[in-house]
Amino acid sequence: MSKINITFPDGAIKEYEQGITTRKLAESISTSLAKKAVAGKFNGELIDYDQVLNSDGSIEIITKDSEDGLIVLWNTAAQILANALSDLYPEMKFGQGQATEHGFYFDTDNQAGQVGEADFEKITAKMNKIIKQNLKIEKVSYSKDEALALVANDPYQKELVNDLASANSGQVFAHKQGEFLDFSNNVVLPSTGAVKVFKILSVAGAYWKGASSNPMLQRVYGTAFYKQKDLDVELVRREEAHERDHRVIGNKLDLFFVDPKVGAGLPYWMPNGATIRRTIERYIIDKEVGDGYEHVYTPVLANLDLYKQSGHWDHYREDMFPPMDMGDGEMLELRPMNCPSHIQVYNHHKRSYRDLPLRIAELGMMHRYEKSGALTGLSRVREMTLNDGHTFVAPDQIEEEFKKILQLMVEVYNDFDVTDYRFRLSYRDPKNTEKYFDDNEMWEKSQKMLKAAMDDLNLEYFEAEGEAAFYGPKLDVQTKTALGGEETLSTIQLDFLLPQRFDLKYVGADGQEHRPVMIHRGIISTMERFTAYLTEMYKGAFPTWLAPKQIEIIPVKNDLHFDYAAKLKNKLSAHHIRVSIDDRNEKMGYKIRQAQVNKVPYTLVVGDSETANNTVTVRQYGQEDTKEMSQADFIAMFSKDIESYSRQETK
RNA sequence: GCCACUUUAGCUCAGCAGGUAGAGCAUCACCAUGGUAAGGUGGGGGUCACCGGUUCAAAUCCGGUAAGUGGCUCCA
Repeated sequence: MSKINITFPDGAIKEYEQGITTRKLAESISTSLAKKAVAGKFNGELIDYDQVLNSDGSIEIITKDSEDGLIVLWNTAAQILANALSDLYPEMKFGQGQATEHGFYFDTDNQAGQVGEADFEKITAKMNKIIKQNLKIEKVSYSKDEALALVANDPYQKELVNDLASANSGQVFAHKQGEFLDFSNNVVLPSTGAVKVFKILSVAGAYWKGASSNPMLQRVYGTAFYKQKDLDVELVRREEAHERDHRVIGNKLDLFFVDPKVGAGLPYWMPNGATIRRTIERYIIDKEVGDGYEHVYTPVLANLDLYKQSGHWDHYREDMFPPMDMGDGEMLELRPMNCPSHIQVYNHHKRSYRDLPLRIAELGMMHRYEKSGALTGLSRVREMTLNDGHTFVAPDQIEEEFKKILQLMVEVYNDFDVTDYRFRLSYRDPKNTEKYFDDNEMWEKSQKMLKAAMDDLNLEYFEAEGEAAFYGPKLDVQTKTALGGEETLSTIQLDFLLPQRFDLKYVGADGQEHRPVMIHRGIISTMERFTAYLTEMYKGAFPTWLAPKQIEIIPVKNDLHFDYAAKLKNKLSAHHIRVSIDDRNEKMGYKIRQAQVNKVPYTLVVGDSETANNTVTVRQYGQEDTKEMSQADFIAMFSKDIESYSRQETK
């Protein structure tokens, strides 16, 4: 028998018999390691614990307490779920199942009646039985024909077997636990017993292979851990995520509401939410004006012909509200994007190269007919106001302008203390080019240009095909919502096409007419989405500059201290501070609590001492200690807080 | 749009082997005048999402519509 060389993570290389497994390697190292080990990682790829090794390579032993260890556990739990379901519903067809970010799922299709939440108890019991039996999970190999015969009654599995076979020259692997066969390349535990604790969480529809043209399967979600404690932590995490949800906080702090009677996806901003929004709007307009942008106001309605010329009508129609027929031949359209409006601004004058870069910006209200199932609180709505801007540049100014926009973005993110994001270069889908403007050269050119700029700036990014706008590629900034969903916040998009469609020109230094390039950019997204994002990021405890109410004044005794409180309030109001007095007939402790629950940044208690000394006793949100200080000192502290925006380093 | 589930007072929810509604918080009134996270008593408030069906009788069972939630697809 021949020997193979195995490299360990510490760099050590040892010789073993060919056919050794991760299990044997782990056992040869130490029994404590073998006890924790659940799988291997050979040359960087996860493998089953008992997968035989036949060639030289590097090995990493995957233990229960690692991230990969959880993936293996979740893959296994998914398989056990499918096994249980196949026992409970013999007619059930199966899609795919695997680990997710925080658990696992399996796709199912039961014509006699889809799986519902009412079935969870039954499913859990059956899974527990399978786990208790500690069934051995073996990897078995089949020829394509053998495998197809085994799944003859299941069209999805047949398709999967065909896919697997063509990816692996006719050979198909399956994991066998008991009678159940799972055709997939998922790496799983050697037996079912190690899935100690799990919970079936929810069901949801999911299209077969993720294509909306395919039938919809029922996806059963769950999560699992090696220890009960870890499951408890995960369940608490999920609950806390829900409490951070902007819809929950938005309701508690009275920021906004959506009333189905007046329209889904059409949010109403209550005074508290409106204050936050107004503050953000003032901030970003000032910031942009300072950065060379010219802010404009343009109409939300325009003749439909504008959107025919721009191409929106051809490429974006399903997201647009139907046109309004005015009865005299005129068709008006609610705008879904602001770019055509800003093009009108550009075209209103004859432009010279001396005008470029011309930066037109607007908090532009737009309407998009989002599918009903996509609507979510403030983060996905049908009427939205975008922090929009279009810069018109000469071709040789693209890179510099791109960098300038990125710089602005970084500054704004710092001011709001947004730190958790990643860059995504969004290209068109090369397999589905009819969705986009048909100009291969433009796409190639602009995609390359974006990538080069990012590389030049030494910024980390990932690339995503099929995420481009229909008129051009984008640099997107991706963030996460409280519930883990990914959303685009900022975006910078190169556009060579709209200038062409609208025949945009500028007179160059040579006296000849040239075509400008447009850069579409949004720094803080829409007011709706950004407010939702901030609400979740700050957990409703808005930094002082954004907080709807910045200061609550609480007189110790209304009749004795109200006058002093009122004078104080007037003084603070004169500094444009959002302040109020809680003079309800309640105990002080009650009012303090209310101020904390409502996440008011500063609570000022005034009683005998304060009245006598012209001071305030300050309590900051989330802190228990208090401090008495002069009014002047407090105002100075407060002003410093405001001036630092949300920045942490200055706090 | 699709799949599953949900919709009861301003908010969070209970009630559901069918017999026309409850709690806590909020709100209002009165009492209590309190130094850093909920003082007491009492009152008001709901055509149980909407439309239809079954039934002597529907918040409760069935169907439809709308909206919401979790996802999928799509997206700022």
